[in-house]
Amino acid sequence: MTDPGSSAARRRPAGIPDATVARLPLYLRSLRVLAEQDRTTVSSEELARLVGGGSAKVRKDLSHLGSYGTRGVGYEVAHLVACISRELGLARSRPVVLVGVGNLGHALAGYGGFASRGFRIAALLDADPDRVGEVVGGLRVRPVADVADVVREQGGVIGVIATPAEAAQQVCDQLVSAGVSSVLNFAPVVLQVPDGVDVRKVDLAVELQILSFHEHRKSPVEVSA
Amino acid sequence: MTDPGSSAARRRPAGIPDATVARLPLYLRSLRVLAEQDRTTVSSEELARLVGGGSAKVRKDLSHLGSYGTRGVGYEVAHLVACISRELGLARSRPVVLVGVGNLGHALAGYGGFASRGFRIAALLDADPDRVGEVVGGLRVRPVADVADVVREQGGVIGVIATPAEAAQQVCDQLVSAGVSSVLNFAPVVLQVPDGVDVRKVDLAVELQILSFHEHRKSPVEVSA
DNA sequence: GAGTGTGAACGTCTTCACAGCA
DNA sequence: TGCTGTGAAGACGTTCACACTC
Repeated sequence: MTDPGSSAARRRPAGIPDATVARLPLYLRSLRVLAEQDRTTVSSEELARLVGGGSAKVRKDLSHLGSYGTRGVGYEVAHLVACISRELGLARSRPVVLVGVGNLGHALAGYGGFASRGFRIAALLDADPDRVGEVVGGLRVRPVADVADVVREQGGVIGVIATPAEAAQQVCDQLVSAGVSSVLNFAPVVLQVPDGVDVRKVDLAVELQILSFHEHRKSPVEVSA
Repeated sequence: MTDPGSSAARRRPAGIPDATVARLPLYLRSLRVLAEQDRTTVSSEELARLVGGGSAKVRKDLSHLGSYGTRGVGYEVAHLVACISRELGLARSRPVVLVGVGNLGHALAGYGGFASRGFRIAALLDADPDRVGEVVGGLRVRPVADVADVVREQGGVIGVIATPAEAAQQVCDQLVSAGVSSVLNFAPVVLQVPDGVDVRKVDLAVELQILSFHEHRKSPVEVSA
């Protein structure tokens, strides 16, 4: 993704594989649950069961963070939580701008899971002038152009696009030129972005279609005559 | 995922790789757009640009469906649409039961993208008796137990779980014992299911955390003193 | 000439197996 | 003895390069 040889950090071993990065949030989630239950240590075996996977995978994943386990015992829960949070850049809660307060946007704005998992909605934006001024979840909806202010005031902003497909690319362009370099896209289009900008996409219909494929395999339906 | 040696189909070459299956919906989306523009053929090159990827990957993916391209010309749009739709089990629109009509559930129930992409909400369910009877998006909310009826009446139902984390596993168990074998889970927990049941998960906070990791890498924030 | 279909090379991720430490 | 950390092997996915067809 990014070239591993970039300086930037010292203690950081170099590059954590993408596949591992994608699992760190899952570990974090399970570790938080364990911490609430006052558990102080976990074995790779148990963590594997909690997130669904093999214990070797867990150990290899965690080894990328440095050697934090104790042989014969396991990993210290509290330490791992801190360590993964830091690696994910969640030591301080991270600002998110949400664009598009339609159906899905409302749901996202009201989703409690963000705050508790390291994020803070810094602004609600919409491209439709009619929606600007509306109050959703305690925040006043602002025009998309305001993203520049938010980026200036707070650093490292993540943009979330929950607009209709038609508006998504234009909104994305505005976010990018305001300095946003990480985007989560819910609109069913492939966004075009310059190098250095990360885009992740979530498409509900695509997920269903993948499931449909497997379901179809199980019972190929009557081919009929 | 499933063993490739299972009989079931004849014309089907055997097993389509998971990575390819995950991209078929993207091709389908772009092809539909092309079809609306009355385009009759596409090259792998162009399709690759539309979905973001290499042309060789596109060709290899499509080759798993059989050899439907014409050398020197490209692929016939209409044919590919039909072919991919069939492969995804979307020849007829597929029934979906949505469990949990909270914040997110409402948004999903009102999401127009389902109908237009091969799915039909067959029932709205909720574990909370207070919510049962409520009308959302023209559908009356029913108790979770009703899933058994839906499965009996319609085949190949996909379950969507949009409940709070605490309720998700229990709801999932109910779906599975009613005969649902494909589940899309929005709750932030790892669901435990028997063999033969497919689960896909979408966790908004996890996606943000992955982005946060990369954002963090770009500007590791002041480590301060 | 233009563009597909595909073996072969390459890189990435996963799994295994075991050495090494508490 | 129990569990981590890690080389080595294996599975999977992507990219390359080119033969082949229209």
